[in-house]
This record gives sequence, structure tokens and C-alpha cells, in this order.
Amino acid sequence: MSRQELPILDASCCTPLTSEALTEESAVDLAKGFKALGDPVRLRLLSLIASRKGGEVCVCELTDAFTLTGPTISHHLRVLREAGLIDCQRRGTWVYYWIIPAKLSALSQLLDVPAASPDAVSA
Amino acid sequence: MSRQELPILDASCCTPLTSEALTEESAVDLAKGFKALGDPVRLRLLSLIASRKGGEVCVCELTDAFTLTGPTISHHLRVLREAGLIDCQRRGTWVYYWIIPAKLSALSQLLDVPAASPDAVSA
DNA sequence: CTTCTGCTTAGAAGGACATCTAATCAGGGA
DNA sequence: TCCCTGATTAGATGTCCTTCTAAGCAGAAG
Repeated sequence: MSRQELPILDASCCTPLTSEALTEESAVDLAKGFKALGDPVRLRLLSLIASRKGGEVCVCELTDAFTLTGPTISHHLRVLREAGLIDCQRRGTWVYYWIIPAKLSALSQLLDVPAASPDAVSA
Repeated sequence: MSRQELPILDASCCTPLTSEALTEESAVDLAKGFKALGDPVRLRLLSLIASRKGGEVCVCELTDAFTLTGPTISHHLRVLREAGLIDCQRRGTWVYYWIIPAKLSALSQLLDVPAASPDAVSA
């Protein structure tokens, strides 16, 4: 594992949305990350992995935390991995997953807007 | 406009993923936000709105920035609005959109993990 | 009042996605 | 070697999503 064409740290930006508009190219790339986060199961999986002391979680523990089948969990983990948000390694019988902080940070920074809108408030 | 049941500032967390695991409830709520961001068109729309000096953009300008039809742009704006990421107001013939910074910040903070993983690096 | 423009809603078509069962692969132990 | 457990892959199914065209609504202007 730890296999294949992960974008490593793709070209897309690290500046907040408020600074300048995204190119179509960047938008396509970044949207993949957010799409991966856009499912409750994957978000919980990611949080279970990210919040783990030691940084690693065995798949078997993740599976136990849901009422979904193993293949379904495996599918969601793959989506997260292909989005570059997590990576994994097999050790003996078990497979361990961990987060890729740089990727999460990049997405975080994109959304990091000043707490109060420039002006134009109300509703 | 500015209508209906926006979650205003929903119960879901503001602490990073690394601090503690999400409840299923929070995950469902937060995933809605990320799902809305998980499309290249919506991400570009949001960036066009967020990066605008003055904080507001007319729909007509947004439509011009894409090769998609008006109804399609309108659909994506609705998704962003229902996710609580933007809001809008009609003024005369035109409709103006602006971002809701608090909502973006909440999502940003969730993904705001320390730059280096606790340990467990490599790949 | 009628008509024009800007925008949204309705409905349909095609593709993408989440989930399951069944089958396969990888390692460890008898 | 054979089997057992942990995990992924393959294939199927029902649902959701993106996009379009056509129709409707809101305000301004003649």
C-alpha cells in the first residue's frame, strides 16, 4: 500500500478564497478534496484517524465504529486516500491508516476567511 | 430572498479534527458544508463571491464567468445557500450574493491540523 | 397594461455514488 | 500445506446529482 499516483502536494493554492478567485484548474483539484470530505461516514473516519493518539488506526477499529460492512468502509477509506487526505500501510495481518496533515491544512487555509465580512452584512 | 431555514450557525463543532472524534450528528451536519464545496463550479462561484471587493456580486456577473446556462448557475448558488455558505438579496432587477464568513471559518477550523503529524510519518 | 430583462423553478436525461453480497488477496499459525 | 482471519476488489442495485430546456416569477420601463 501507500501505492500509486497520489497528487503528493498538488499545485493548487494555499491562499484563502478571499484573496483571489480560483482558476478552473485549481477549483477542479480542490473540489476533489472537499468532495471526499462531503460524506458523513468519511468525515467520521477522518476524525477517528486524526484524533487518534499515535496517529495511526487499524482498519478493524474503524469498521467496528460503524454499522456498515467492511467493504463499504474500505471503499470510503480508498476515496479519502485517493483524495490525498490519508495514507496507509499493511503490517502483518492489519492495515493502519494515518492522516496527511499538509493536505488538510491546504484545504483549511482556503476557507480561512476573516471572521467578519469586509462589509456587506445583514440578511 | 435571504429566505427559509438556514442553520444560522449550527450546533456542529469548531474544534479541529485532531482534538476529538466527531459525533455522527456533527458529521452529518458538517458533511453538508463540504459536499457543497465538493464541486468545481460551486468552488469557483464561492471564490468569485468571496474575493470580490465590496463583498457582493451580481448573479449576472457570475453567470458570465462560466459556459453553463443560467439555471445551472442558479442551482449551484442555491446549493451553496442551503449549505449556509452564502446568502443573497434582490435589489431591483438584480440579485446579489455574498459569503457567510462564520460558516467558512467553522469548516476551516475543523481542518486546521498541526502542520506535522504527531508522529507516524513516512509512506 | 404590456412587454422586456434578470433570475428562479419544474421536469427530464444521463452519469456518478453509496451500499451490499460474493469473491479474491495477504499473512500467520496449526 | 491448509486453513483462518483481516482487508480489498468486483459486480449489482437503488439513489442522488449535474446539466439541460421550457416555463414561471419579479421588477422596470414604455
